[in-house]
Amino acid sequence: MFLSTTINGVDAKGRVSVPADFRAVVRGGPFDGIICWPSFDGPYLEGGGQALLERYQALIEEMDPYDDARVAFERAIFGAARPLAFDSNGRVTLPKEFADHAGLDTKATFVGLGSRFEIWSPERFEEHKSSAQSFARDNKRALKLPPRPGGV
Amino acid sequence: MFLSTTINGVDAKGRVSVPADFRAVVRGGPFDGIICWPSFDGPYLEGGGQALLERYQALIEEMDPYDDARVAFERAIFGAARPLAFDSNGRVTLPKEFADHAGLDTKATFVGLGSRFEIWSPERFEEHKSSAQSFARDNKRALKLPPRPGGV
DNA sequence: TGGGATAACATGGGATCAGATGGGAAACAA
DNA sequence: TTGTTTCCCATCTGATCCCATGTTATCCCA
Repeated sequence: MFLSTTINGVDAKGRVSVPADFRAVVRGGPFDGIICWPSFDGPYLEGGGQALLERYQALIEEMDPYDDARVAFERAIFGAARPLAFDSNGRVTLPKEFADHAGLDTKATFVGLGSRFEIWSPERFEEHKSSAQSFARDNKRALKLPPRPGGV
Repeated sequence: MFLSTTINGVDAKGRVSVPADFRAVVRGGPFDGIICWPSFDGPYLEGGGQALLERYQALIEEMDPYDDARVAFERAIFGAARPLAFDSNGRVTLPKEFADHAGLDTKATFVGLGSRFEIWSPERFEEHKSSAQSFARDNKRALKLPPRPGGV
């Protein structure tokens, strides 16, 4: 599971270290790296392992072949996604379009979201974080844990 | 089940012993440690075993992928959560942001809550405890036993 | 029931290792 | 050739591991 938030540096070559915990999640998969695309929902990147893309593919294939939404999702996700391979130190090189879309300059914030993650510019993420927290606080009742006898 | 309240010391490296009873709860699980995150609801940490996070993940994955509430919860919980592994003596190292959020300096109060637990600064917990007790007294009728098939 | 022995737990410090980062050389494309 | 990309090595910092020690709770036996 992708967890926690990490800020890593982006060097002059556009390289950024993927947090070691994130690398551990995709380790052993078919592709030694991550798959990223610019979010169509905001100025950040989305990413995950190859398994994530395969799950999205399964979701999309349940839609009608010429459903407008299907075509839009296909273009926005599969059309925009690129595999980013790890170098021997666990870094990836961000394509310039990706860095531009997310406003990544010298620092990048990796945000783990369970089955996937996001990459933000640290400044932009700070702005969004507080609103996400207050939204979560106001809506916490929507997240009900079913009681399990015995706990844990 | 996480039970009872324990105060343990936090050393100069930010390490704190997890109460032995709490360690026994997560022993045998997939990850030898606990998973904690700063509560979005107050100046304390929430935590549990990996099983707890997986229950949250299952809940969240029932929501649509780009539902605003889903993304807010993902960022507030998974984005903030970190796995804290036990060292050979059953201690974990608190990340600095965590200690800051909860105001943990030299002592930490572990509060067992059944399926999860909280970590407080002892002073803040004392203040909170009295108000929590009066809140519980005022709302005691909200604690309902679910009907159990077959009676008892 | 009291006291001593023993084991479990909590704590402190030092050494070692992994991760993040910067720079340069080699391979490749224009 | 020139610029770009990929690969590899060096370094630094911080986290993790390991050993030593004190303290408390538990157990056993007198």
